[in-house]
Order: sequence, then C-alpha cells, then structure tokens
Amino acid sequence: MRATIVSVVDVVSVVDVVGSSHGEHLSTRNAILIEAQHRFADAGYDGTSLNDIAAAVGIKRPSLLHHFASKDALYVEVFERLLGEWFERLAVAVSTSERGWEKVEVVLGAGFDFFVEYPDFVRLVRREALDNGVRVGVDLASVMRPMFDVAVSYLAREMDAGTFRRHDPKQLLLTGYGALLSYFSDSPFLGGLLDTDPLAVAALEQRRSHITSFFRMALVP
Amino acid sequence: MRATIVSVVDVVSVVDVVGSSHGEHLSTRNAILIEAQHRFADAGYDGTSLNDIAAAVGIKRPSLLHHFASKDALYVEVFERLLGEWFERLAVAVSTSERGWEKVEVVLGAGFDFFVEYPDFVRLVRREALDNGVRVGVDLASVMRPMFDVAVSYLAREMDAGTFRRHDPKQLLLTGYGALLSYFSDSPFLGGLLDTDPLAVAALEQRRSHITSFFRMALVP
DNA sequence: GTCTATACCGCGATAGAC
DNA sequence: GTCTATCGCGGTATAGAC
Repeated sequence: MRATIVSVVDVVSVVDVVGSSHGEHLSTRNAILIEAQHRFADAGYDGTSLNDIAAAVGIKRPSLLHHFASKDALYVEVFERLLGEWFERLAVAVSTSERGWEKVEVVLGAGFDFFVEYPDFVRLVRREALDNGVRVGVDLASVMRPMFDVAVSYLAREMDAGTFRRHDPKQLLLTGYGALLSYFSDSPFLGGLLDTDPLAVAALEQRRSHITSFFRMALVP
Repeated sequence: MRATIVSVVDVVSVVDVVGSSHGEHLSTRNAILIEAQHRFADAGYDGTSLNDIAAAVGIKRPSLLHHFASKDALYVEVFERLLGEWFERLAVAVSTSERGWEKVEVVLGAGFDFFVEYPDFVRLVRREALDNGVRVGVDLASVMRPMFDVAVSYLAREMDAGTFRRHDPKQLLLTGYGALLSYFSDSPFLGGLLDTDPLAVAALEQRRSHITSFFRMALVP
C-alpha cells in the first residue's frame, strides 16, 4: 500500500525543497521526478516501470532507487509536488478582491489555465480518483475537502444574497469539476471524437469561452 | 498491444453469444467475464492479474486461459459485452417519439440509469479514455463517434429552430459528458468530499434531478 | 552518485497429463 | 475442462565495488 498525504501543510512544504534546483543542469533527482511525472500520468502507476524512467534519464534502475526509496515514494513525491503548485495557484486566484460572478470567473479561469499548463496533473488526479478505494495512493479527498467546503459556502452565500441563481451548491461544484477536468483528462479520446486536437490553442480558447459562458448563464440571474 | 474494436456491428453481435447462459449455474466462462469486469474496472488493465480472477472463480490461471486465449482477449470481450448493452439501451432511448427538451431528458435519463446499473462500465470507459494514445485497448472514439455526430446535429437543429438556446453543440456535449460520467467514475473520491455515499439511493436521486434541471436551464429558453 | 551483480517474486503463457 | 509443471520475462529491492 502506498503512503498517504495527510495534510495540506505537508504538501506545500515539500515544494520548496524540490523546487530548489541548482540551475545549470537538472539535478538527476529532478530529472527523475519530471520523467516519472509524465510516465505516471500517461500509463498509470501499474503501467509505469522504474526501468523505463531510469533509462529515459540515462541511468540504471538501481541508481534511481538510490534517490528514491521505492517506486511508491517516487510516486508520492511526484504527486505532492504538483499538488503544491496547484494549491499555490489556487490560493492566489481565491485571494483576489473580485466579488460575485467575477470571482468565480477568476477562479475558474485559474483552474483552466493550470490544467493547460500541467496536463499531467489532471490525468494523475483522475487516475487517483478512479483508483480510490482500491489502492489508496494519495488521500485526495482529505486534501481537497477544505477547498471544496470553502467553495460550497461561497456559492451558498451568493445564492442567499440573490446574486446567483439557486442550485444545490455541492451538485453544482461536482458538475463543474466533471466538466472542467474531463476535457483535459480525456483529451486523447476526445481528439478522436472531434476533428481537431483538443489541446491546440484554438480549441482551448473555444473550450475556455464555452465553460465560462455556460456557467455564467447558469449562475447569473 | 491489445486488439481493437472496429465497428459497432462487431460489438452488438457479441452480446447475444455471451448472453446465452444456460440458466442453472453460471457457466465458468460467464463467471470469469463477470469477475474480470469488476477487477478491470477497479484496478485497471495493468493492475489486474489473471491469477486473482481465476482464484475468485475457483479455478487456476491455466484453466482460465483455456476459455480465453489471452488476458487481452478477455479484456476486449468484457468491454464489448458492456458496449453492446450500452448501445442497445441508448438505441431504445433515442427511438422514442419525444421531441425537443423532452427527448434530451429521456436520453439523459437513460444514460444516468445505465450508469447506475453498470458502474463498472463508467470506470472502464474512463480508464480507456485516459489510456487512449498510450495503450490502445478499444478504439472508443471510433465506436462512439456516430452517436456523437447524431447528437451534435440534433442539438444544432433544435438551436436553429429556436427550441434550444444557442451553444456550441459539441462543447455542450463535452460538458454533459464530463458532468455525467465524472460523478460515477470518481464516486469513491467524491464520497470523501461529500458526507454521504454518492451511489446511495437518496444521493443518486439528488444528482439526477440536479443534472436534469441544470441542463434544462441551459437549453430551454 | 552511479555502477554491476544478485536475489526474489509474480506475471502471462505454453505443454502435456488426467 | 481442469490440473501440475515449467518457461521466460520483468518487476522491486539490496549488497557491494568504484
């Protein structure tokens, strides 16, 4: 069984450590982390071999295991790093002075941009959400829960004030969650459904404006 | 590399073959299929071992491989069986005489009910969509494409007629796809976000009515 | 910090007896 | 149809030389 992340503090603190690369050439450790991130996102935990990661970095598997105690430890660190970036980005968006719909738009846009920037993150989260209950890698729910609760109460407050149309706030968030993430997590599949690459610039702009206008229509009276 | 499904006809024809169980006790073959379906949905292709499936059915792995040529063949047949049921169900919903929003409501409801009935299906589809491009198990996009195109043109027609509010039909479908599927595929995770089991009867009813009213609001002028 | 070498395990698949 | 036995591969992890 893989180790779990129990608090947001743990997550954020790790980022600084990893983020301190020395500049000139990527430290082997960082190179491993980056390569592992791609592999885990592409093929999942079970579908990823340490051999492949090591080879891609230009070392042998035993050398990789010198930097990380186990495959599990490597996976957890990859995930923690991304989660840290995610929280950081979200904190900035939430702390803006906007109000009402504008605030939702800012946060929504920040999430969208982050997913564009870190496509691996979305797919890792999705895989984790799917595996939850069977093999617990990272306790995503506990980590995300505080953000979720904040969002719920924000929506509820705005609805009570009449600024937003009335919906079940939790259901609305789940709907937004699914609509936003799925586009990125399933992009290889969606590429076959549409005629264009979903991650191309034009397609992304189209998606962004659809998501925005769709939820504006749902929320703004 | 796993084999691919190339046409819908292939899919549907298989269902009859498998569906013809003899009644008294599940044939070993069917028992294997059912067990494999659960494992593949829970743990993914790589995370599932033929040993476990065989043991759960009460036989040894070599005996399992007597019924199915390979792990790959087993996986494909599991998927085909579910896809067949899905198309069958959807065809019924689409063929109703409803019009405008009522038709959308019928199809949406049929999808929802199907996902409740076959939770494994949703997670298999999600895993397949995630893996697409890396390891091609089933060419989901080709199989789903015709349905997608039909839905797109239906929406476009209604929008042109003024029956529906104007959106980008494709984007709208992607949004619905994500909102609908994610609730089921990520239910173990969402259970930790909410306080109730997302698949409990009450929660499902809540979700169902939210989805319905949300899209009604988006579509009906 | 990286290497070679090794140990051990579980996997998918095959062959052949019953 | 199910079994035992075996093969070959790739997995994670460890020990010890450089």
